[in-house]
Amino acid sequence: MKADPFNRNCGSRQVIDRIGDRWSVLIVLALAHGEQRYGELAQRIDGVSQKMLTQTLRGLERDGIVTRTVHASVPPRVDYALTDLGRSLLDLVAGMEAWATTHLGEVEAARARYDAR
Amino acid sequence: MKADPFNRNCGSRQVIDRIGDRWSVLIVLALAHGEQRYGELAQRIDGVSQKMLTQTLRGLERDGIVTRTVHASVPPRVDYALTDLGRSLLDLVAGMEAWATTHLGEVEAARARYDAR
DNA sequence: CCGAATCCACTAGGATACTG
DNA sequence: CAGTATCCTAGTGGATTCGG
Repeated sequence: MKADPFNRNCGSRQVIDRIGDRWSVLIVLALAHGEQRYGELAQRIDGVSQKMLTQTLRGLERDGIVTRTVHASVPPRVDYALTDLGRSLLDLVAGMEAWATTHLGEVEAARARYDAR
Repeated sequence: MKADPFNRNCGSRQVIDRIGDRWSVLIVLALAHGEQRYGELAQRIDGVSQKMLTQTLRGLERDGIVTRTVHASVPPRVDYALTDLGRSLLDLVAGMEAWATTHLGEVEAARARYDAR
């Protein structure tokens, strides 16, 4: 049976939700250049709450997109990194960022026109 | 000033939310091959409610990604189509669908492993 | 330092009924 | 046909507190 996101029962819908999710996108982008500590992610991704960061990281780990490595040290240290599957997502996520930044002006202009009617 | 999705106040975050949204992705995909009527979209996109379909279409129209054309006929007829901006999104959205469908198996396997621990 | 747990406001999103 | 209006529930997501 072929995967079909137009079918409501197809798991590909959940996958689209995950990879389109705001925090997922930013986390994958932040991990593009190598592993990062939890605190580094929290700092770099402005505005993310502890809860959403942890929750999203767990989801990404569950889906096999990131790895979580705990170093038994004091103070504790936890590193996150992309898996092979996660790296296969990089082009796509970078594409989303690129589209968003390059077309931001057009979108804002369109909104202004729409709201002015 | 350069657009930076890592900054919480940057509008590019909203743009990522829009283009990553489940219903937005499916609508843009459905419009890939030309304009469609409201009812055609509702039928093709399995599981979407009237509310979410209308709401998402309005958002896409506001952001300049789709056009809405009302034909003054009885019964009424409303066509939706991609704008140039919307078409510039096609590669990206098709990429999301492709990634989701081709890696669905890996994601599900990763989930099964994770949940079995 | 890296979270887990709890509380809470808010909204996303579905079901249903109605209208031009 | 293509919406709009209303109600309702489940979940999102922030703030705060606690723990290993």
